[in-house]
Amino acid sequence: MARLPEYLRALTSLAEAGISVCSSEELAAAVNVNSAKLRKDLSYLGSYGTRGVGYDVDYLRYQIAREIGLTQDWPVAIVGIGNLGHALANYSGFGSRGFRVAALLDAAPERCEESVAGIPVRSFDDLDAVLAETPIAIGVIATPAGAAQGVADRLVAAGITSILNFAPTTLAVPAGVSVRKVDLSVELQILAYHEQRRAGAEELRGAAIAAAGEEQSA
Amino acid sequence: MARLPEYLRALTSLAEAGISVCSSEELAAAVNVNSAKLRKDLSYLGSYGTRGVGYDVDYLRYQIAREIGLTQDWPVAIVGIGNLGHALANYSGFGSRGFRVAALLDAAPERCEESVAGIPVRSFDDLDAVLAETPIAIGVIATPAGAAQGVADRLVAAGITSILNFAPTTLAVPAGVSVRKVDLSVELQILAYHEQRRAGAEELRGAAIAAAGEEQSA
DNA sequence: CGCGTTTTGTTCTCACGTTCACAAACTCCT
DNA sequence: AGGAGTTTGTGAACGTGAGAACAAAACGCG
Ligand SMILES: NC(=O)c1ccc[n+]([C@@H]2O[C@H](COP(=O)([O-])OP(=O)(O)OC[C@H]3O[C@@H](n4cnc5c(N)ncnc54)[C@H](O)[C@@H]3O)[C@@H](O)[C@H]2O)c1
Ligand SMILES: NC(=O)c1ccc[n+]([C@@H]2O[C@H](COP(=O)([O-])OP(=O)(O)OC[C@H]3O[C@@H](n4cnc5c(N)ncnc54)[C@H](O)[C@@H]3O)[C@@H](O)[C@H]2O)c1
Repeated sequence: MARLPEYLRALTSLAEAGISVCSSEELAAAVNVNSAKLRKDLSYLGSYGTRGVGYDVDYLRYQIAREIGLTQDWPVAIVGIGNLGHALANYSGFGSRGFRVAALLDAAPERCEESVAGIPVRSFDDLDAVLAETPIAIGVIATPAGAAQGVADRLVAAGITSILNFAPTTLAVPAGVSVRKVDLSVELQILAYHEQRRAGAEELRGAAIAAAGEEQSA
Repeated sequence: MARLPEYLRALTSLAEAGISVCSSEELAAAVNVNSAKLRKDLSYLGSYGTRGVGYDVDYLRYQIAREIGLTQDWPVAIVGIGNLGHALANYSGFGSRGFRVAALLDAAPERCEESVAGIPVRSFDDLDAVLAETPIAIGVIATPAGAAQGVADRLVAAGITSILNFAPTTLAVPAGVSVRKVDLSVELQILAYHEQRRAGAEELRGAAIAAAGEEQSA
């Protein structure tokens, strides 16, 4: 389920606030979901609550982390060290959640001379060599859209089985490879859509009020 | 619907490739969805196809853009010009899709002296003044998680009605305000989950094969 | 020890989104 | 003009996920 990471983060917040036990209602409120849905999600992992009391925050945190697979460290490779790639490489939120930037790759030779956040940028042609040094299962694509499919193909060929794609393209990958995409402009367009509908509704209200006014005056 | 932007992008690709007419099957293949679903989505906007022929790429493109609200320009304000904020401000993909970075805001005074991509960084305290100069409906939050809720509250108070949140927190906003969130670590955790399940399945297969071997040898 | 209170785990129902399947409509060819 | 072939638009079945409601279990207290 895609909600488990949200629960996990909310639980971490609670733990940091010194709270050791919480009810499904409280946790559900923190993630903006229905409490019944939350309980159903958690019961899917097993019975980790005590009736009449609630859930032990630390225990539940561990159980969710185990379910997701965060008890181990996941090395990640970032491909395309441009604007976005730099920001990702510098991002400290990775490490604190069980992910480790294990390699930075770029096709441009001049990029390969620098280091970002203490990690050297290597040539994308050395992909196989890099993966031979450290086994990496997750690849992040931060290249221009035109290069994304080619990069994905090579990552898959090199044995990567999970891809996080920031380029605005839908990637085609063989079965058995997971792809998630993060698309800024799609999100903005969805916001624009709602924004426009709000504006349209306002106009309609305005027109209705105007019409009512006319009616009254007639 | 959240799929319209995907269709739009696929159509733009087709148009750039010089294709002027396409069938629902082709377009559906380009976005990895069922063709019936695509047709139903499109029929929701109206009957913009010709039976036996397909859809006119440019015409459909315009209709979807109109439905989403991309016939107008959407000014966007970015709050928090750190690692991520810089990358966003430098991102050219905004403008080409109907969005314009209209303002950059940050709380740190030293940030406010620089310009990013030709746009001056202003103090977050000047929010109201900035919005008075240009009306902005969409705000992007790229501040640390701890500051996100406070920033969101002030954005809403200043009249922003759509928020794109990059900080790993769930924001509480009044009804009538849209929030979308982009969370890197959630995406990575979902990938890790699938990755782990794959590893688990392999182990199970291995165990089954071992068990079968034992059985045979017994 | 029993009763009331609280909160989980689960069952049931319902609504939504997805998919199949087919009729209507359009083009092209004869 | 008519028929063959294609492709849209949509009605109906299907499956999945969400929410409400309730029974089972734990705790506290008299
Ligand atoms: N910058 C942002 O804020 C932002 C936001 C959303 C989406 N994106 C998307 O992320 C991607 C990267 O954006 P960016 O602003 O960092 O672009 P960029 O041009 O700054 O960086 C792209 C990098 O990829 C490298 N590259 C190009 N082809 C490559 C290949 N075949 N193999 C390996 N590396 C290759 C380039 O050398 C460059 O360093 C784009 O697809 C963009 O649409 C960026
Ligand atoms: N860098 C990444 O690649 C990345 C990826 C995913 C998510 N994020 C998230 O995006 C957010 C920003 O990340 P970052 O790496 O750019 O952090 P950063 O520390 O580099 O930048 C944060 C910026 O926000 C400003 N700021 C702090 N409090 C503020 C306030 N109250 N009002 C206005 N501005 C304020 C700071 O001055 C700073 O410039 C974080 O929440 C992070 O978790 C970052």
